Amino acid sequence: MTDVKLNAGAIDRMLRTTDSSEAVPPEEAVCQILSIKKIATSQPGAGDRYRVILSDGIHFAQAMLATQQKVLVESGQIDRNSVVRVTQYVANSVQQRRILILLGLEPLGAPLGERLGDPANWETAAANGGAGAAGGAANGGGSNGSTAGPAAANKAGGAAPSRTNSGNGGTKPLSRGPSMANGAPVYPIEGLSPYQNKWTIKARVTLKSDIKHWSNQRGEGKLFSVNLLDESGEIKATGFNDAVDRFYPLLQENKVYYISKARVNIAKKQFSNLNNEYEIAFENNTEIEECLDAADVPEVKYAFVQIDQLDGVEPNQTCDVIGIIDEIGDVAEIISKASQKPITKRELTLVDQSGMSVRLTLWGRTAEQFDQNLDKPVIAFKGVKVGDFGGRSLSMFSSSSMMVNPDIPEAHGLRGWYDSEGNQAAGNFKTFAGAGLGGLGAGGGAGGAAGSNKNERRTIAQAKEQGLGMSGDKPDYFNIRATVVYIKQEGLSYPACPSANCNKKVVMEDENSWRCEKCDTTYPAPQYRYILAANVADHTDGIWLSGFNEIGELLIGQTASELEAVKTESESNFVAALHRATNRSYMFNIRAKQDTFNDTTRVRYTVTKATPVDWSAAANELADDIKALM
DNA sequence: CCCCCCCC
Repeated sequence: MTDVKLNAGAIDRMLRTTDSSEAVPPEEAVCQILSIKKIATSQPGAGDRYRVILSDGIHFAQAMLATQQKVLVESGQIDRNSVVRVTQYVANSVQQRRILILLGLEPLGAPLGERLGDPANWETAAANGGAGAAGGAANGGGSNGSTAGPAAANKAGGAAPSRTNSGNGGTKPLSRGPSMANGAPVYPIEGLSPYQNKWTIKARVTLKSDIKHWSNQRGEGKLFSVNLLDESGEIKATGFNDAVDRFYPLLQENKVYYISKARVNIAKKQFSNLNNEYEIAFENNTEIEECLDAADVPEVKYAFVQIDQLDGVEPNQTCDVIGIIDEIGDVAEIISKASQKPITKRELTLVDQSGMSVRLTLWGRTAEQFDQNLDKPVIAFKGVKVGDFGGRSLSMFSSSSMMVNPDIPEAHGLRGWYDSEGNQAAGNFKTFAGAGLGGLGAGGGAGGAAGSNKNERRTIAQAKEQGLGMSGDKPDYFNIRATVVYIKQEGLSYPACPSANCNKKVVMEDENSWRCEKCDTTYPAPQYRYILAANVADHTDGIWLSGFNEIGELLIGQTASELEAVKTESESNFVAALHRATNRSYMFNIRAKQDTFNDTTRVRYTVTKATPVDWSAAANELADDIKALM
């Protein structure tokens, strides 16, 4: 082990680097990693990062591993006591401390059994004026003469990146295009921070948003944003108002640009699904120029999660997923609960080699313009939201992107797998549905392959035994096939506001005057709406179901207003109408959720959809069950 | 300086 030599003094020189001319070349930057610590980030989808302690035998200092380098740790190529060559780095001042960001590392053999030398903490040594003289202080401008070293370096207002020209593998140097007029060095995205402003990045636009207009108490305006990528990382950049006019036409997806003189802000992580602490805002003096020599800037980077691993991703995180589109749903329109506005959606079913399927929802224009004639395409999705509906589900954000049949190895692998074997299971992959019902046993798992990944079939007895709907605030969804036994007569309907989407109860002022408080309007007549309570039974048990207007109309066969008229005319005709609705069988889609009323907590079973039983399908189902038993 | 991302 004695043949390994660290470059004594390299840590001090690297931390004091403020200009590329001072950069420590890789051949003089052999250091040892004393420890590696995983830092969990709260940022959705960001994944973990690693903080390392780096030593040159004399000093040790903290350093962050660039995101792109974390594979070195995760693959075991570097570990505690590994000796590495630093092929590219940036020295940053962050919150009064000097921090190294390691953009390129080259492992030199297996980890040693021990640490080399007796390194001292660079921060302490530098603060005491004891750090070596190599490289010199960043500047002499410190007003407090007693704090040299890192404190002085902080006052430099930011360090420039190194641009080493290592030919030793690892990260390639970032080369500067000849056409860029201003003198700032090309910076890796990973090295950007709010503490420095003289930089140029050379980055590919991987996603460009539409122009969005907003209006709120603070004012109104328009904006757009792009996702930018280089070999070190990704960052989101946003242009407001004038910047929209200047840059929206210029910036094109997949092209590469030099960007400088923009502001770096702290990213609001809750709104970002990119792996970066910061984001960029284009300003009045921002310069953007297309770069035509861009072969060294990578295309979109994916970190795919296999479908069967999605249950390891927390709901509301984002991730990248690739799969064969096994089913393409039709465009449908729903009313958003939040905005009350209609919105279009389309559902895709993705499958992969894990043998599992997951549903993914497209929204708006993406849903409408999706080419439904595609024949089992491979699609790569970036930055899609993971939800827990039906166990696990996926949903596009406006910041998500999808690429149909991308030319990447994962896509070719999927194509080969699907065409040779996957297609035989088409429409019949395993789903997460069992897990979505609390993992409560029978009927989940293998049964989930039977088709519906939305709602699992249960008998009434199973639904009760399994405690569906009893898990607290989160509802469970399931289906039962059952027969109507009795419909409760009292409170079957209420007089509702006739205006569209109001449904609020109206108060009778007189025979021809019904007042809606919500709409602040009086109407000549109400529109009655059902609030159904129906007792249904299957061969295992009985249960009370709630259902609203549409369900009532289906079960009873007339509108609530019509039935109200019947009731006014003849109580016995009313009872007869309800009696006619019994002894009919339906497939009920049910949402089960706990409900507290008058201090009593019970499970409320609400019918979200009812469909008359398709007896031929039911017979086939039975035949399959019998076959499975034999 | 936006920041909503929707439904079962």
